[in-house]
Amino acid sequence: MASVARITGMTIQTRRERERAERRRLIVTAARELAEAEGWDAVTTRRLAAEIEYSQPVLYSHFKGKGAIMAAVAVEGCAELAVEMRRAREAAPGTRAALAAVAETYTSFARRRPALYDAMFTHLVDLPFATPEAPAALQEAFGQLLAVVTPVTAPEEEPGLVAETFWAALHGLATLMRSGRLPEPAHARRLRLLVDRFAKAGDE
Amino acid sequence: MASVARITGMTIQTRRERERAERRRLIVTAARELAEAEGWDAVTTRRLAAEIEYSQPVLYSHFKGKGAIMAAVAVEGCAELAVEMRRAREAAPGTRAALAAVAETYTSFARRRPALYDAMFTHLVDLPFATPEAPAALQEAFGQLLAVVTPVTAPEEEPGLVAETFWAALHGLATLMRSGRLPEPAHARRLRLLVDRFAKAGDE
DNA sequence: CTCTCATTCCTAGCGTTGCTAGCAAAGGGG
DNA sequence: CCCCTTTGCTAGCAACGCTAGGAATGAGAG
Repeated sequence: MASVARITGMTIQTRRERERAERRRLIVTAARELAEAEGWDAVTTRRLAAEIEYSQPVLYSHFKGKGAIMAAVAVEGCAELAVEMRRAREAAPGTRAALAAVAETYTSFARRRPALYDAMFTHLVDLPFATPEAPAALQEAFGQLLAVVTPVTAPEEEPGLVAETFWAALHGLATLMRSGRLPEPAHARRLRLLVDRFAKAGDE
Repeated sequence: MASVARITGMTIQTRRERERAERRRLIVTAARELAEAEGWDAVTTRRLAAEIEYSQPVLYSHFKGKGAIMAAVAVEGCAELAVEMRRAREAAPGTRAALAAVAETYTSFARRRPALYDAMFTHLVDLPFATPEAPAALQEAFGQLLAVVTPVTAPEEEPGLVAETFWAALHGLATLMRSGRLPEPAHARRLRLLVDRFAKAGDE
């Protein structure tokens, strides 16, 4: 006769899989917190292993390597950025305001969560980007840029290209500023200037 | 009586200084060539020492560390980028053409010399950037952006900020494309789009 | 309850990195 | 000719990402 466990799916197998999933989350969360607190240089496999109170090889039974862990953190970051941008866009009163709000949200995110941002967009992590296989969170984030940019796209332009170009500009501002190559104080003015250039068909 | 060497300045001291300067150049050149050929990951201190046919510690008698060597290479790269951009700007027939030509030159440089570009603008090298102490080559490069952007600056805008923002956009395009986050084929159209957005006061 | 076997997880170590201490050799100055 | 400074080497340190191989754990069979 089939046991209750078998009926409800609470077999030993499922318990182990659940524990594995939990530990995987533990790794990703620890990596993220450590990175946000002390930067990615501090996220060594030894340090991370100590943080989760397991030995190093455990990491490699969950991820192919450090890069894969960073990629997992990056996906989390994408989801959060997408949420923040959506909120900013939907709260904005008009087309131009939405463009400005999303731009501000994006660069603010990069500044508030530098480690997260680096994992997502500057470090070399093997994440599929410009393909259908890209993570849903990433596509969602890009979707927000697309939504906010479509109203200011000229008839002869393609919204996708405008979104990509706008994204690139925001990314450039964020990274150059964070590496000290652009002076911080003028950031707001640069951002306003960029929005001006892209919101030529703004309704407000 | 003072020797000929003393009069002409060809003392032992100067010979040594000359030899030191030559070896410094040798290091920088070797680092650059190695980086351009196999990427910065291949530029280890051991490999570089073997390349110049000296031992590792010699490197540290010339530079504070690997970062300082990269910084030296970066300065070289700035000089070359500045030359290329100046040439493009001066050969362009009009304001808008100059803007487009410099933009094309910039992103083309980033694609043709990825290692050089990384040392200049993506890697963390301790180079003074937005200060008067910035290397002359760097200021010259930025000057080209400034020159090409000034004619399309609105009266209420500051050319410096426009140049910085335009630079950031180009940088974003270059880095996101090179890391596979933006699809390459559409690059020309994105560049054209960006130039459109910045050349609103173009004379042609 | 006990034996068996598969899975889990740790200790130990490999090869590499940037960087440095300390000694040997070279070479100009008295 | 000898001293002594300068130069550049050998050897090694601590830390990195990653992996092999064995010990311990725990589920299933008799």
